[in-house]
Amino acid sequence: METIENIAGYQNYWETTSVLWNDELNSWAMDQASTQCYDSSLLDGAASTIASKNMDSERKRRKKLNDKLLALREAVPKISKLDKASTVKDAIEYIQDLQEQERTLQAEIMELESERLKKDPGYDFEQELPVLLRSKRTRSDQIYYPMSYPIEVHEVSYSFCTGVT
Amino acid sequence: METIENIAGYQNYWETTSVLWNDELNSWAMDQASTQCYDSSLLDGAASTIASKNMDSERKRRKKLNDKLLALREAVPKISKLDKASTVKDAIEYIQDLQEQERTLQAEIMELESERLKKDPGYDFEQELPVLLRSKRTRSDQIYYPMSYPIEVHEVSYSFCTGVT
DNA sequence: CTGGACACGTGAACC
DNA sequence: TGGTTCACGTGTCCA
Repeated sequence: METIENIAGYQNYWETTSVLWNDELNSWAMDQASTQCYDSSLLDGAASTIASKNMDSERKRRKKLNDKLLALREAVPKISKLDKASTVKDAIEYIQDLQEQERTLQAEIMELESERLKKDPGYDFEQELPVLLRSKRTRSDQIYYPMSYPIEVHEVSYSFCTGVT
Repeated sequence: METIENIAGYQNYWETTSVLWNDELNSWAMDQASTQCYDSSLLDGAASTIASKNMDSERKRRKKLNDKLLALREAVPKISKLDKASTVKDAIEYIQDLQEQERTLQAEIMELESERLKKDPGYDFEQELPVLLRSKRTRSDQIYYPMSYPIEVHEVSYSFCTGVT
């Protein structure tokens, strides 16, 4: 009523068909809302450019977060509700579940390995073991950063991210 | 200019001191923004109630998603940036990393166990094994729901939400 | 019809 | 300084 009539006509909800609009066919907001109502018309050109810039940036940011949230949802099995907050909540529970299970599996591996070494002490295990036991020390979830200094970790994280992916 | 001057004066950014305002001391928005500018004053009482109701619900929803996102950030050990989208992105990478590591560990466990059984076939492994091998079949990430029926899970999620907060 | 969830534009703050 | 991120209020839609 007081602002411009931004009836974008967003057809369904947050996600139409739930996995199908990841990065393609995002033409609904760009066609309906921007080029018809805004985009340097019916506004004086001095402040319209910065407003349009801010608007476009905000639109991009919103879409990026929604895409990430959607990708998170498809990375997590067993989603309780198709909500944003529920998606994050289920992801948290799933992460904690995976962490606990990993601790369990590692304890079990250590148990099995120690038992095997105890039973057969002179065995040549370096030949047969598939290198997985040494590589699990360098995993990212075993480091547990102290989480108190948000500085100077950018370089480490960046090198790790590019090293893994 | 066209809306009411909602200068809430939010002191820093999305999160002040990053873990300290989980559910306590959220009095900044409730004191500054709501009770001074809105809350059934300087508006005609007919539409102000529904607007205030919608506003309050939206505020609650926003805070809930932010809390979940913050909890997700503290569940993920390595955060690249203190962004919302980056938080979700790092969570996705961490989840995929954990899933891959879990497959690796399970393969290794199967390898060790089959080797142990092959080497000592008549061993009483039911006594010594610490029950972990049977319980890993019933984990939640091994079930892989078909992800097609979003019904009849409302009660479960709701009772969990009220139990947590 | 009411409550909940969402996208939107906008001003402000940070870097 | 400009770009980026954020919270906010509002209108709309749907169960």
